[in-house]
Amino acid sequence: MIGKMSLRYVLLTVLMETDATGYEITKEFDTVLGYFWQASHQHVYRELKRMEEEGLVRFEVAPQEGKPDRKVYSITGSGRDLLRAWMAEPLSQRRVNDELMVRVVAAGVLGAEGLELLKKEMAARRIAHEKRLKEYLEIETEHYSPEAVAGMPDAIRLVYLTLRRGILVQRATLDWLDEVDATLAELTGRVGEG
Amino acid sequence: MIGKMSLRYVLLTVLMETDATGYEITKEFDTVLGYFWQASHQHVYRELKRMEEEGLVRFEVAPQEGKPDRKVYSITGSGRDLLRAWMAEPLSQRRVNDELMVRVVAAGVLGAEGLELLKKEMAARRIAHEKRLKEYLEIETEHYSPEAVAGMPDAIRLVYLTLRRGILVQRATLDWLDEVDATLAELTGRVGEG
DNA sequence: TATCTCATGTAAGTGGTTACATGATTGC
DNA sequence: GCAATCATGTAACCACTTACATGAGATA
Repeated sequence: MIGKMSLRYVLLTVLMETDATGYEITKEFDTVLGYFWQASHQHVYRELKRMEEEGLVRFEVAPQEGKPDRKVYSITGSGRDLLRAWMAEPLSQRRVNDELMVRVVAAGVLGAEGLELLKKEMAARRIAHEKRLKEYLEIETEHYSPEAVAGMPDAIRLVYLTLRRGILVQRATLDWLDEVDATLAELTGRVGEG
Repeated sequence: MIGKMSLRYVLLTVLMETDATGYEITKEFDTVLGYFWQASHQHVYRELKRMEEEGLVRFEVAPQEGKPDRKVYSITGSGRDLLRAWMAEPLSQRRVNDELMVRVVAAGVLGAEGLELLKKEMAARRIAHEKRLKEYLEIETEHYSPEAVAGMPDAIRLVYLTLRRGILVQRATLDWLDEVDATLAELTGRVGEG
């Protein structure tokens, strides 16, 4: 049986490429992995520990002076097998629960006051999404020019696709925010007219 | 303190509009609420029970013949207060963990075999997203023609925005799938060339 | 006869977060 | 002197899912 515990497949994927400590992997969630995955260091450590108990990974302790020992993890044969087996399984596509949409609907049932609060939230969102889109686009122009992409190894080209996903999602969200603004302008403007 | 337990704000929002049983609300997750929220009946029942204990909602038992009694819930003053307070709080925007992206990256580290498996998954995805987009567009043409929308109450117009969100997200996903297909065609085609 | 709908619930588990803890080293 | 970085971990909690259970009535 292949469960859903998705973090473990992230970790296996990382360890396919290179050995690493929990700490190092956690750092990656701030950069490359961060386009599509978040995990706290506690979660990473616990999952690595479990995976070690199940024989999917092993570690070697690398002592350091003045710092805690590092546990350098590497993937085992059965870890590789599990990752391949998971790749062959169809993904269950569950829909995401979107808090922002709850707020949109809630604004509707709360009247004028709700609409004003929604406006504020949406303005904050716009700034955040514009910022993130800008970041992604900067990474794209810096590291993924068409010429550079053409000569890249397969693995990196696929990582680039996850960045592209981020870009398209951010753009779609900003387009949607335009529609929200238009609707809110109409609904709240109407009040002023009367 | 206002926690994250988001389901409770969904439930409060629904109960602002109308009294309802847990069963009825669960059904709504298959339709309108389903554009952006999923919840099992167990989860709904448990949350309603907690909320009742906290005084956010109350219920009246409506006996029926041949069927179990219905518990008809309604929102209380303090439930309304909580919803308003939540509306005024900024939403924490955590990023979503996307299993599909894990698979894209994993395909890269697994070589040719991984690319083939990814192709299959992506084909399945395309079908699913096309189907969902079609559903959404049908709902739009049926219930939200421009003329109809213009005369709708605010609450419904905001619900419409959540449908629009669904449409834009599905379209963005399909655009991204086009990019994925192009890349995969190039990477796997290359093998045949050599 | 079997499955579906109505309508409620319990129990166990999973995936993930938050708070707390340790302890040396580096930089403001 | 204070915070940040390196590097690990425990404990408690939260949100949510899956499996199981009940029991009548309607539909295939």
